[in-house]
Amino acid sequence: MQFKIEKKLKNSLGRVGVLTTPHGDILTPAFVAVGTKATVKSLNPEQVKEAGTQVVLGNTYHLYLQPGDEIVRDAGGIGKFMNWQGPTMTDSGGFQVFSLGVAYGKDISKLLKITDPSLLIPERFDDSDAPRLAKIGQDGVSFKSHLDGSIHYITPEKSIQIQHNLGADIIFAFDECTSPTEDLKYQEEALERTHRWAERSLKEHQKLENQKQARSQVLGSPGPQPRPDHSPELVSDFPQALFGIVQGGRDENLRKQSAKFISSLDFDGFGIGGSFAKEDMSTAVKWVNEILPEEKPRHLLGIGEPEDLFMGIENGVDLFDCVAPTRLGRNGTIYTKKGKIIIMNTRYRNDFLPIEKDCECYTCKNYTRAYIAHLFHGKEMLAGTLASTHNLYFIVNLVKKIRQSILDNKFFEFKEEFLKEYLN
RNA sequence: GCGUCGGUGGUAGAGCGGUCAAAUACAAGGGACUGUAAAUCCCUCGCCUUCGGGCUACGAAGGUUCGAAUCCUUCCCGGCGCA
Repeated sequence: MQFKIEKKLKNSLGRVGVLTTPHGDILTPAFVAVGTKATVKSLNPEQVKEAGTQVVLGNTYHLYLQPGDEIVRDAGGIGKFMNWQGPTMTDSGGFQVFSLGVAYGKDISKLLKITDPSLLIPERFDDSDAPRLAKIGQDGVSFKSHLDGSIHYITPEKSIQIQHNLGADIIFAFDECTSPTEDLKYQEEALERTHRWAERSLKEHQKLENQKQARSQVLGSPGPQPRPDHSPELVSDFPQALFGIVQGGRDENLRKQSAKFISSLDFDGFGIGGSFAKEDMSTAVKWVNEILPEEKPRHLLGIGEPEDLFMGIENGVDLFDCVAPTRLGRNGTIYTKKGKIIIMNTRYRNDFLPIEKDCECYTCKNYTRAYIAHLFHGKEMLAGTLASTHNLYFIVNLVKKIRQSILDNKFFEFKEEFLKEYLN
């Protein structure tokens, strides 16, 4: 993997670049489509590509449970398995430490709506007996499968091994995504853990990369090779890049400490993870990116509302991923330049205009709001597909436009113009 | 015509003397969703309200009762059976 910065945004951390992977280039900043279980929900790869997507992100925990990382390996890696020909990434399962852990069964999301920390404290009350599917252990996390209840212990080494089997171009260190409701003391402990896990992830990755190299010297050039032991199947032997993950919650010291520590390790790039109140996000990203080495790519994990994309890019983020376009799409919320709309609302039932008249996505070129509203009311499968198609196109292309605006020296004008209309 | 069963909120359908403005589901209206436990979840859903409550309601009209969607009488409407 190679990263080249083409242009920098004046008086800020922002930049435009090209990230070269074994499966193609990613023009950054870029929005990564989330395809947790080796599928971008409700879309086929052609639709994902037509939306302008350059790279897809799968999930270690989910693919390990189903269908199993060895199946994906034998299929030739996640890209081949799901018929996505471009670059791929996998998340490490660190997010599931959060979503299946403290957040399980609760109304806690990755982002917090309130800024007042005193309001957070009740959440920390004795919840040790609260049901959760992820529990942090000595040197890893035990997960109780949400599919069949079976117990699985994931260590940093295990996560990396799984990700090597999944074979994405870019993989992530195993981390602990903490809850935004955790107090400082807990954030410190968790950060210490994430740092130890980062070292172990890196070590395991280097070991496996070395083995891979040795293997490809025997077999010839890198790429899918026949497996001597599973004869007709293929193994992905492309070199993989490992990104370390910066955590630290909303605390400045912890964030900076984490950025320093993680950047001291030999990662190929970085993820910025964890939780913040929305208002704190830009400062947290800035603290971190001022410290991370400029020449390596940075991925802001799980972030993706339009206003966040501008913020992230301005503060030096190169990659974003977010479930929002597809989840909102499936649930009937659709992005427009004037803000999000809920397509099931009464007023769209007889609205025979496209979602956006000047949108070039497949949905807008071919269908009306009334039709999409009808599909949602009728619980038709196509509803989620058409809405996700538009949403993914909207977000992916917003990032593309932001990239272009930097190249054209018009970033700040574009940002102001867009957000003024979008946020009303 | 006789017999019989039934008529409950937008719909289906519980309730069968008080705790019933009436279960539940659907429909309807609104909302949420940021490294996917999610084609999911939450709220509202007779009328009025100073959110304490007030008013009108279970085909219609009478009646019994402290009290009726629930019991009785008649009428209207529908299903089924027999003529």
